[in-house]
Amino acid sequence: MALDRSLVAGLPTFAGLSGEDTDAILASARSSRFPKDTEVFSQDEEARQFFLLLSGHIRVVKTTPDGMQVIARYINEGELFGIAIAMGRTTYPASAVAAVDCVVLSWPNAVWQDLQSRIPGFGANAYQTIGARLVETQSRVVEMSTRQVEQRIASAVMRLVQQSGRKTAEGVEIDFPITRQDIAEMTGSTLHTVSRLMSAWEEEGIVRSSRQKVIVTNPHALMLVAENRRKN
Amino acid sequence: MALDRSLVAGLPTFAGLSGEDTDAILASARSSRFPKDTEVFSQDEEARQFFLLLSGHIRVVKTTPDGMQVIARYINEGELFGIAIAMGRTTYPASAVAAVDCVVLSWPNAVWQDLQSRIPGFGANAYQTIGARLVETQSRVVEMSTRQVEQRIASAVMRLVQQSGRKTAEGVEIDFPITRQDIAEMTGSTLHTVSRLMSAWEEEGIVRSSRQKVIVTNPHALMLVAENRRKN
DNA sequence: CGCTGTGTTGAATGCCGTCAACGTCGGTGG
DNA sequence: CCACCGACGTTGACGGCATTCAACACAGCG
Repeated sequence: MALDRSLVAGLPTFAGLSGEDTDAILASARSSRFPKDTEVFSQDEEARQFFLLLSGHIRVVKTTPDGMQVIARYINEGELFGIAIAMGRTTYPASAVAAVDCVVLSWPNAVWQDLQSRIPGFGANAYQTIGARLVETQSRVVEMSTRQVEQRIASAVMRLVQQSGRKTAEGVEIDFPITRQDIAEMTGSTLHTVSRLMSAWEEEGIVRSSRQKVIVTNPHALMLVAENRRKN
Repeated sequence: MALDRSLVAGLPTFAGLSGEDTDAILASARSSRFPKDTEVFSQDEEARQFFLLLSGHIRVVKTTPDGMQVIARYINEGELFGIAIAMGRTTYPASAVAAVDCVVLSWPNAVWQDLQSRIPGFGANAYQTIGARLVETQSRVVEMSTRQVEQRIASAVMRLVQQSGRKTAEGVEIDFPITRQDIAEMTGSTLHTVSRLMSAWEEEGIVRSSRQKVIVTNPHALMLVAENRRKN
């Protein structure tokens, strides 16, 4: 059964493509569902396909030889991921885990060359994605080198609400389940420190949080924390 | 005066290209000298060209708004750098400073499309370079999240001697001047901590160092330090 | 021959990780 | 339905690693 082009209408990856081009791309794609907490692909596994997230949220995780985990990033709807092929790699450098139930398009690597040459915007978009992630990862290194834990955690939460926020009555909520441990793994910290700081922020009325849920009620104040310019 | 193709013979970027292709690439290139401590390009400057390092060593540095510096990487001979164009960026995300006297090839961004389409291997090489740097930067994040300072500094020194080492009578020497401050800025540490640890390593016979010079006399032992498996 | 950049080392401070104990929520199975 | 259990979260106490502060040494250079 052919995939309908309305699935991907409005996604930046497909912006400016004709209907026929879009159909051509979709013709070689496969759509799959990944229930919450299942792996789309696994670290060090041979890369045979690349992916586009249609709906849901995906957590990209690196595991060290001694079992520690670091969250490299979260993938949002409409983003390419697992594009090892575009980096000339033969294995995935990290694992991808569905943070919620997800719908994913996938293509076999074999069609990469074809898509890229036949649809000019497609390759460009992929390379721009990689470039953006490099820049973003570099600034994470800068942040870890120069800012202390509270500022890093505040920045991470700010980034999450900006990229994956959902407006609610009380503020902006991160719209997938996220634990203290997850935030610790994004910031090079521990769940204890995250818990302590978020409790303090709750005292100050900056956030409201409960089990696997974070709502930022005062983004401006959180921004000040991230910049280490809080008054008290 | 045309550039001679012998300049770039043997560089991976030009591997597998015919003599004519190589000449075509060189026809639009310009060669420049950058004395030690001069900037090839500057952070946030509009990106008008991309570069290839013919000889020397280049330090890529990011500066934060409050003036702190982080060394993103060192560029070695034969590597592309400043390839903002390949990432769809319009500014350079960092500054590039000659660590020693350097010779650099540069191309105006305008020829990028042409080079890429006319010489298939060229674009692929650039994208692979970016992919490799993304993977490398990711593992730096993992390292900063999971290892402590001594291990990070040991890893950084190991990487420097592997990528830019020169064999000497006493061991492998990093073949450009590097200060304690530089190593601190590569590892998210301070010159004090670096100095203390390197003094300790010198006691143990792992390294020999003097002003802006580092020689690793016992790489195996340094590797053990990096992995936190030292005996004593 | 003083000045600046680099390197060393001691002492004190403090951030944040580690250890420990307990509380709470939600799902599950008897 | 309710008791149990595992995952998640909170909080206090403690300690250690690494930064910060300070002082000095040394080299190269104008």
